[in-house]
Amino acid sequence: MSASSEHPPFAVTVDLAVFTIRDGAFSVLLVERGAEPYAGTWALPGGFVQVDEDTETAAWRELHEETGVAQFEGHLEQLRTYSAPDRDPRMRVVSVAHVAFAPDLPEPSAGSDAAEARWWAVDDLLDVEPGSPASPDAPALAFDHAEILSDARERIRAKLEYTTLALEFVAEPFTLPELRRVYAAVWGAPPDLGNFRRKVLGTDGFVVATETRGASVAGGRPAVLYRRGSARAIQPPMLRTASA
Amino acid sequence: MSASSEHPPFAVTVDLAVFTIRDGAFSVLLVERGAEPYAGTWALPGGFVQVDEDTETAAWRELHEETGVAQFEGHLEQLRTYSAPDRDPRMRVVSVAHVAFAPDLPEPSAGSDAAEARWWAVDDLLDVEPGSPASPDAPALAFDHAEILSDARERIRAKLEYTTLALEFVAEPFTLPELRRVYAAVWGAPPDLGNFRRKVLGTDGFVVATETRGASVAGGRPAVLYRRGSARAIQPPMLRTASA
DNA sequence: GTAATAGTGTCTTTAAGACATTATGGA
DNA sequence: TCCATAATGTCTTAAAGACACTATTAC
Repeated sequence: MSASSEHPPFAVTVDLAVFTIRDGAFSVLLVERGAEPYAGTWALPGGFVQVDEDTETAAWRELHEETGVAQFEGHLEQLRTYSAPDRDPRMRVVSVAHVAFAPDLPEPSAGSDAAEARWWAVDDLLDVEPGSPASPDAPALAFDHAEILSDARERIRAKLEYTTLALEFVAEPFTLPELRRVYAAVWGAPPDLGNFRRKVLGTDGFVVATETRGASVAGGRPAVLYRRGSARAIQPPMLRTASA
Repeated sequence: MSASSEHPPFAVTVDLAVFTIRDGAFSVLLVERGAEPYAGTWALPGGFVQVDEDTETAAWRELHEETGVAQFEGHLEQLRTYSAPDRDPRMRVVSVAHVAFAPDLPEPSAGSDAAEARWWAVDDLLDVEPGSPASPDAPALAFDHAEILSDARERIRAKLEYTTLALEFVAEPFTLPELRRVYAAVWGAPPDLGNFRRKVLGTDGFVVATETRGASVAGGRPAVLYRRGSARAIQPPMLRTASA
């Protein structure tokens, strides 16, 4: 980092791709913008970083302000930084995007600048494969948020392979079919039943069995309940199944 | 991204971890700082982002200014953003770190603010495993650059597994033993000879054989010369060998 | 009983690990 | 001939793919 020359002032923001599984659908939280630019269009929640916080702290704060989620209930990590000079018509803004997950977030309430906030199925916003922008009837997102959302989805799809991150999408206690539905929702197709169980139960510390079983679903056999294990990595990884 | 409240001004910088293989050692380019803070200590090259460029453009520009490397000769990608409020005592700075590789960079010349610039073996700066800061006689790096360098090394170690990025460290044409030494230098131990050849030659588009052979090394058998293939991914990945 | 969901078992195939062996050049 | 490096071959083992099958509940 050299110390000479001009250093023009930037605004630094955080943008958040907050994911959950709602009714079996991989879903993301969007806010409808109430102010220009992009008033009336949907965007990722976010806001300005304050002088005394790092971006992760700012992301947690914004997440709490917009959804009421407290810090300890989920997982949040940096995605990457978006810095195209014209990405915000108002001023020179660099945005540090973050990804967050939680098993069952409360219905969001619209924040100060958001006209509305709600969950969207990611499949209604993006094409199944990255690259192609979106389905014909998908709403266009504000700023470069479609790109951020696509990058965020790819990050999560990849991380389900080699980490136990899927656990962040289920509330304890949970069943293996529930956990498998997380993979199905994120990947677009469920992993093979038997192979999935073999992999999860064969990875030390992925899940911990309890003595109890859940309630019967639709007259089926009740499933054993599990809690999250302490393992973070899956090695070798659980390979992604091709989406339907 | 909400539009209310204050948006304090930030300086945005890029920091660069530029890697190459020098005499078989995985090496990184450092500059000795000529100005306060941290005058006289070694740091990653970098500088301020200008208003009309994104961070990747700024990183290429700084790389060129500090080393004379032109844009097309290597690979550069964003690593992550470092934003601790006290990371620079002068002002509020957010730094977007990048990683770059090249097969054979020219001897660097000291830039405007750098007293000196030279290549360092990464093993002389960091411990073999991340976490522990460094060897006892390793020079302390300026700012949070030890953390950035550690993250950058881990990114590269991981990417050698599932991408053909190792090709960026060799000049064409190259031999398979040369390519294998890249893996040895970055991972700390060479992959098994036979298994390495099986994997590289069995991955479509990793390398393309030529009709020619290189010169004999130390009286040994001359090796077949190859060129880079078009494949970007290695699937399934080439798994990392434990470092000696 | 049937339908629905949960769970187990097994055969095949892929690919990596761990070597031993052979090939080809120069001094 | 000997040494050094390059290249190939093979046996074993780990683990995923692709199923078929059994178990337990509600009705």
